[in-house]
Amino acid sequence: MKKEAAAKIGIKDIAKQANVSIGTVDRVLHNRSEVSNTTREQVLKIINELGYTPNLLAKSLASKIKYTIAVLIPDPTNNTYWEKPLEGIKAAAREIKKFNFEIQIATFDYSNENSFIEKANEILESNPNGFIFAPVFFESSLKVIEKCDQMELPYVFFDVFIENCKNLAYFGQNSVQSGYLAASLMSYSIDKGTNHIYIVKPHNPSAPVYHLSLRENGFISYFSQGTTNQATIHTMDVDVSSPSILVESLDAIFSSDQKPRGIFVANSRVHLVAQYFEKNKIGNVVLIGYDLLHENIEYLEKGIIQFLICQKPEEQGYKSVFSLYNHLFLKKPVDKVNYSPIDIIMKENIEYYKNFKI
Amino acid sequence: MKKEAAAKIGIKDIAKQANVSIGTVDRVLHNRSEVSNTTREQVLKIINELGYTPNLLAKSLASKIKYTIAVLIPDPTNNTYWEKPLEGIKAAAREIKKFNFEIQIATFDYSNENSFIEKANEILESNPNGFIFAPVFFESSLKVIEKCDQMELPYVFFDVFIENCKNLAYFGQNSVQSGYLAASLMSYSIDKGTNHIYIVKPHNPSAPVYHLSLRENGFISYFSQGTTNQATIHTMDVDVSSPSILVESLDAIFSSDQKPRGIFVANSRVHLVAQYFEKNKIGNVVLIGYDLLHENIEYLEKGIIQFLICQKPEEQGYKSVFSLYNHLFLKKPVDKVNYSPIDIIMKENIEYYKNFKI
DNA sequence: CTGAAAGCGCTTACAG
DNA sequence: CTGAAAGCGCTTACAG
Repeated sequence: MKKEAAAKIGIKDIAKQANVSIGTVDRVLHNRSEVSNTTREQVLKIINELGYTPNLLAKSLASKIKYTIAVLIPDPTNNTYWEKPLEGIKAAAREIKKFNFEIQIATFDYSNENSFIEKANEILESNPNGFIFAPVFFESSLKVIEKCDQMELPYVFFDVFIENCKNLAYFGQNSVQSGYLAASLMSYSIDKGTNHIYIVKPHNPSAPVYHLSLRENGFISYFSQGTTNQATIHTMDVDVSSPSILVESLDAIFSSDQKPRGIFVANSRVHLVAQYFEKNKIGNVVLIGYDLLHENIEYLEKGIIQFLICQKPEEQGYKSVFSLYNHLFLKKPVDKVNYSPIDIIMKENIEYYKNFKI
Repeated sequence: MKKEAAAKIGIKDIAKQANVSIGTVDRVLHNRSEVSNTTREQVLKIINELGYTPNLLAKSLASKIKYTIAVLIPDPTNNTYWEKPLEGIKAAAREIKKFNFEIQIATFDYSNENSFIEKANEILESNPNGFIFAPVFFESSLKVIEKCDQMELPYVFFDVFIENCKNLAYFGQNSVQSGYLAASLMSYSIDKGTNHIYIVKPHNPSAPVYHLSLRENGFISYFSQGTTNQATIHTMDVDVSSPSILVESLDAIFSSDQKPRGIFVANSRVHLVAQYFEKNKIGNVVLIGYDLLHENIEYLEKGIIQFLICQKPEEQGYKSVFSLYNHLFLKKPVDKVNYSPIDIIMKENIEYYKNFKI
């Protein structure tokens, strides 16, 4: 009953003890069936006794297996936010290249469901070993998912979560909770007494808005559960495909008798509102939004935006890739639901979040 | 002028093209000097043309070199905070074990400078390939550093930074800035008008307090630069080796006519103050402290602590190890100063910071 | 100064 | 069902 002389036992040692060749050891190690039951059991016993653990380097070096991971992500040229998960994905790719992993990245147009479908189909036809995507279009995603299940292709969601799927993992934010947190920050920032607070949901007409609503819900639920602040919450859906629409909407509320004390912008477009504030010299309105785009950082540092909620998108991308590496190569179990931390960024701590590093 | 047919060129290919043996290629690759200049240059030229990059798996597999990394960290049994960097260190150890890295961990007593010195000397005698430590005792650390320099042993600081050293890297927090941030949060949380705010610096008599003072300075500097809040800042140095001293100190200020509107505890002992609040049913005093000890989390969730400032200690440990891996094994340059993000944790986002995962 | 050979711990045909 | 051999891309003596 020795415990671990382990760590340096190889298939050769096992073969010797079991009086078989290393080929046979390999066969039982990989559950290939061309082994008689007696020898299989004998070998298995010795493997356990000796606490064998495979040398991954040798394994990878000897094996000619290549792993291809396909990634489908919204085109970052239309919204720079998507550069961030991509950055993490590429960083992970560099790290696991040595284990014969190759990452193939495809993009789609966030406001064009067909482009999503087409790209997804191309990917499935290419028969990758793993698939990472942002399932932003619900119905189309369901179809993709179905095909993945049929093909037994492991798939990972990031950014958006679809329930009741056999996805290997999900990496993203708890959107409702992030809205709830934003509301708490808002509550700290405004004085007691009656306040008007606006939720702005900026989006293109044809793009999905599911996220935005979840964040909105979280925000509203905070105030509806009786905090010390008496606040009236207003919601504004704004088409930001043309800039003038947002300006008009803001003009309207600022000239009304329900002037905002705070504005919560439910995505990374908060810089558009900040820009409006700057132009019109609006101070003393608390402004909270999402994500560390450089435009947002600028306004945060200027003091026009008070808080940015951030979800470490680079890390989401990075970890998505690694979940597949763990599954395919290390055969390690991976957690299915992985919420990113909901980071609170202010002028005083932005410095330490600017650069993504693993 | 082909660009990269790269990625799969090995020393064999180079040897063939250069009309030499792989042994010779290996010699120029490792700058061993037993090669004539002509062949060296010839081989070098081909290496560049072909864009050779070594296969790290094969390298590690063939090489019998072992790397030992020594770690010296305060004993976690006296202060559970230190479990956290340790966790990260161990996680990193598991990952790079396959590349022949072994991590040796030693601990010292935070309130006993001699134990630090002794352990450090033991480590230096064991002749590791890299050394990670928290240089909490300034003078003693300088001596250790000097020896490292002599031995040409690469060393990494974590938690505490000592300037003007040849340390390979540092991982820790910008303490001044974290105090500054805490002050900003305090400022958001208290109402305008005259307020009394207390800084509590809890420590054992014989332990170092450098950190605490930096955090204090940051906190004070925020308020001294004319914010909208008129606040009077008081500082309390408290010996927490016996619990009663803290209680007495708090009793004193709460029965004075300068009752606190907010308390900033400059380290992880904030739960001691929270405990006092709970016992004495003190509400409406803003309490801000440091670090995600489970005691602190408990009081945060109860709403007794409003904000915890956190510095990702697990990540600091993890990255310290990896900096040495990058340096020793990958021969990659590493950044010298690496500040952790200064995370703001509230009741609303604590959930996503509880578990350390890489 | 240089080459040929063995070996790191596995995988992968191939032969029986 | 099983074994012996070659090979993955390097490193490391050893011989000359």
